[in-house]
Amino acid sequence: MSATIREVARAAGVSVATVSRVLNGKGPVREVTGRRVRAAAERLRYVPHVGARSLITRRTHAIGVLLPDLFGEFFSEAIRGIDRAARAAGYQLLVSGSHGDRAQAQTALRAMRGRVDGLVVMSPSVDGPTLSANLPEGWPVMLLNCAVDGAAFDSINIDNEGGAAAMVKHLAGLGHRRIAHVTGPADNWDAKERLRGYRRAVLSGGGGDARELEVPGDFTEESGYRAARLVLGMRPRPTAIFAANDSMAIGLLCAFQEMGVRVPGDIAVGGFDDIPIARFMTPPLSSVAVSIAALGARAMERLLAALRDGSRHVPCHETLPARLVARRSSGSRSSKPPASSRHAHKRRKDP
Amino acid sequence: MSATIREVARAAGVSVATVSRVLNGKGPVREVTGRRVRAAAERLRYVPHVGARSLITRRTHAIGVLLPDLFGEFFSEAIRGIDRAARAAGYQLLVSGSHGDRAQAQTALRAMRGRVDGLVVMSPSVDGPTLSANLPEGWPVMLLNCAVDGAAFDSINIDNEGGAAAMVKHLAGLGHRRIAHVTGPADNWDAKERLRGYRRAVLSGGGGDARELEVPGDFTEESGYRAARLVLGMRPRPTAIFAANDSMAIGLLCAFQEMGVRVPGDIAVGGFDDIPIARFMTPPLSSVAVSIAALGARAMERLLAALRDGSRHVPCHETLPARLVARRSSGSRSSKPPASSRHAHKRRKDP
DNA sequence: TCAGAGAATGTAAACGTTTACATCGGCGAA
DNA sequence: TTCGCCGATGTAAACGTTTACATTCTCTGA
Repeated sequence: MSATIREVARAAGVSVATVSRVLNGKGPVREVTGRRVRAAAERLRYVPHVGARSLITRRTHAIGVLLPDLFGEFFSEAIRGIDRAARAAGYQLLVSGSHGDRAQAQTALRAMRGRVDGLVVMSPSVDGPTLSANLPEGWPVMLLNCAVDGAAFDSINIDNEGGAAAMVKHLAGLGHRRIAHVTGPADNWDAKERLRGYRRAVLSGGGGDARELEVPGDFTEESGYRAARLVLGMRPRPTAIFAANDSMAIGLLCAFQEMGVRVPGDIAVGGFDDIPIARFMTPPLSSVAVSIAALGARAMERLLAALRDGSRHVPCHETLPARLVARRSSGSRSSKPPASSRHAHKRRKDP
Repeated sequence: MSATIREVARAAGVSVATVSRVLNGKGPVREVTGRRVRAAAERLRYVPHVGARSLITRRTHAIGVLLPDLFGEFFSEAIRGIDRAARAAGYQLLVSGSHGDRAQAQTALRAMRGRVDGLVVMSPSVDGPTLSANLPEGWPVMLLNCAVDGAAFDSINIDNEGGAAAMVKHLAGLGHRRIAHVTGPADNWDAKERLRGYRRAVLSGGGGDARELEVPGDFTEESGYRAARLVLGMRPRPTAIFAANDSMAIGLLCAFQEMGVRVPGDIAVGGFDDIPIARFMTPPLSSVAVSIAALGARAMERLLAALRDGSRHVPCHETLPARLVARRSSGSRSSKPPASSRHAHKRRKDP
């Protein structure tokens, strides 16, 4: 099958130790010997056996990525960022998705043991204590958008609360006093944070307790579509809606369109995530932009840094800012879609 | 760090061979011995070192996944399907994305050597010969939506051509005689197949050579947005447009909306992919549905089957059907979006 | 010329498994 | 009783690396 280091050594007329030294760039070797070894390795298409190597070095040069049961733009963007950073550092990615429950996640975790040097975990529907109980102690771990408990693990997440508050304040600034909210899944961390941001902003705006303006959703377009009817039924009728993500906001837009309710004339709409199509909606959707890819890349970079620091590393927490993007659906005047083509230069969506 | 098989053996008062036999379910062991060993392993949280194991067995129980530089729904759905099938068979996924050019892909390929038992490759912008030159011979490989050359490798892809033809015929059936086409990237396999389907259907419909009705796009919403103006400038003006994917179709819808061109009244629009939001557009977008997740899952299943068959396996090619979904943008009457919620029960998009 | 330093290279012992083979009982048949 | 068989278990040799240590070679300075 594949050539071993021994065969390379024989072909180059040296010992295996020398081959190893040349290929790893360690220890002193004569220029000419190095050339001979490299030539032999090339000729035999030699690739070191990672298993044998990790047996000795206790390093696998791979990072495990645990993802929850989520789809769409978020998922792929996160992996993209993580992959970019990992590749730059010469690391490989062991990906495992679709962890609905604890048992599945635990199984996936076990399977990763010995295969990876560290872990990136994104699990927005698992609470902190449960998480830390299942995570291997002493392993470099980076938590992404998780409910974090204390300072046990490194973590990084998006300023969901701040972003949500910014959207609500934006709507309030346009004169809206009754702002409804379509929430995400009750057990989802991001959704909970966004809800908090909404409540905080409503309260600080003097809106009083606005629990009756909260409509349950589940992040799908359809739940947004359904929520539209509920909101319109409220008395007095809200003049604005903030949906916890863009998918639901799009559902809202669709429903309003069908019902003949004008946006933003009759009701203003805001979303969260700023997914690429947001600006192509009718009217263009106001949203809160977050760079998921950047989140993933940053997570990987920090994890690798922690790996290098070893035991000297101290876990810390980081929050990435979210940026308000005002478009017409909230009542702002906005330029034509392609003019603000933030994504255009880097997106290349396959069919 | 982690317990070794030797420690488990000592704890259970048996030899390492017995521990191995118990944990792998091979060879005869007494019921009571098995219990003792399993208890010890559990207590010590023993997990076999995969590297050491693969050194002997020459199996890694991992599959490499090579993905091109693509984003969005397609990417994540493909991984989701692949992951589901792999997990069911107890395999792990080594994912590597963003392979713009050959060199990158080759590097990624080398890094996978010895780490994986097989490979799933999706590389729509690489031609067949280039591909087979870089792929390791004798390795189980499954090609996904690639330009396939001969029967050297297993492959599986979507009926792009048939789906495109179906859409064009659908539009023709509604009375349209001048049907424009917004193409995908010139070097993209899917895009090329869809273009072929378009041309074939136009020709067979008696439309004659319609090259002047083809507008270049690149699968982004923005390119669709730009294409709208070009199409409207054609004389005589086309009465329908088929975009090579939904993103571009959405760009078209957006542009038409702004220009006051009614869809489907003034011009009919059709897309490809049936992405989840398609039905929530205004008007709901007619498209061609393909199950990317199913494609991925099927690929993985076939790869694992090939792995089991070993040398007895003969490569074969498979094509997955594409289904026309007629909605209002093409002039069909359609039910309200949520009524046809094919995705609703399984989608749970995270922020 | 030679001692000795230090560079270049070789030798062999790990690393943690699996597995072919050896060993050891116990049991039924001769 | 003894032989042979078979089920249960132990022993040790791989697998392909890295690396501590040993060895050899090549200078330099006295």
